[in-house]
Amino acid sequence: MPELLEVEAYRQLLLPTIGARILRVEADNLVCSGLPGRCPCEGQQILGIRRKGKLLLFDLADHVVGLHARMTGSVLLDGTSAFAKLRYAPTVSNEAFVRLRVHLEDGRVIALHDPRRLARVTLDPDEEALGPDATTVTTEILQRALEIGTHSKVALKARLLDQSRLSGLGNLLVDEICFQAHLDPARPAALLTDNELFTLIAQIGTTLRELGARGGSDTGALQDARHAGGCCPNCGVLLTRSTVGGRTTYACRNEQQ
DNA sequence: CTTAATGTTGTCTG
DNA sequence: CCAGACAACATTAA
Repeated sequence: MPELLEVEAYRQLLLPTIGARILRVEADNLVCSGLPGRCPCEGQQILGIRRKGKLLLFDLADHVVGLHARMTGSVLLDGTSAFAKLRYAPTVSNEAFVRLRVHLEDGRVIALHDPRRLARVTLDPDEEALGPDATTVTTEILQRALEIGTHSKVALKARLLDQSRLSGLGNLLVDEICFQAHLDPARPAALLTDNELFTLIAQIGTTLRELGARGGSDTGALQDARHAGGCCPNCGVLLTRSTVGGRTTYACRNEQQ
């Protein structure tokens, strides 16, 4: 589920735990196989909680612990979901799907709920492998991410989803951004004009702000039409459904060029 | 019953 | 070397 907006909600939920000391960690051995045999977290104080793209980062004295929720992970603090404020609410949070429990000395518990066990916890993740966070996008960053001015034929959507170029945007956010910017997600990214680049960069900011305020990545204008037979919320024509950058893509052939 | 799902990674192929 | 296609991960909802 989580894209940048959801992961930021996890971070906000957990910010009050900064300063607390970790007492004990119960870890699923698949989700947490990125931690070495003996967890180096117990006894450590949480010094900071950061986010880069979709990666949540916990600063400890000697290590950084990375938590990536992938498709189905969600974070809870004392049983409260960060989604309390978001529209998306995972199906009844089930005890059996809690893959990680971090017990703090003060009695609070940070938990990771992940039915599909796709989430991953890693020790000292390579933060440099991720491109700049999408909330910090600038013209220069976007020009580089899209390889403007080269002969690359890679689709705009594929570039925007490429976490090593720009991090944090997922399938729903990218479709919404392209829709609002009137850009065809399948177009070669390198061929965008200066004006289109300007529109795109403004739209990334607008979409992140609006959907963030509204309650998450699934609150875009396109969301309710993201199914076979769905129609454009603006002009009413049948949306096209295709695969771009390996992901299911909905777009309006009328309004997006 | 079948299909697709807000993500990443590895493998294979052209 | 690059891009695209596909599977795998494990479960649910339509």
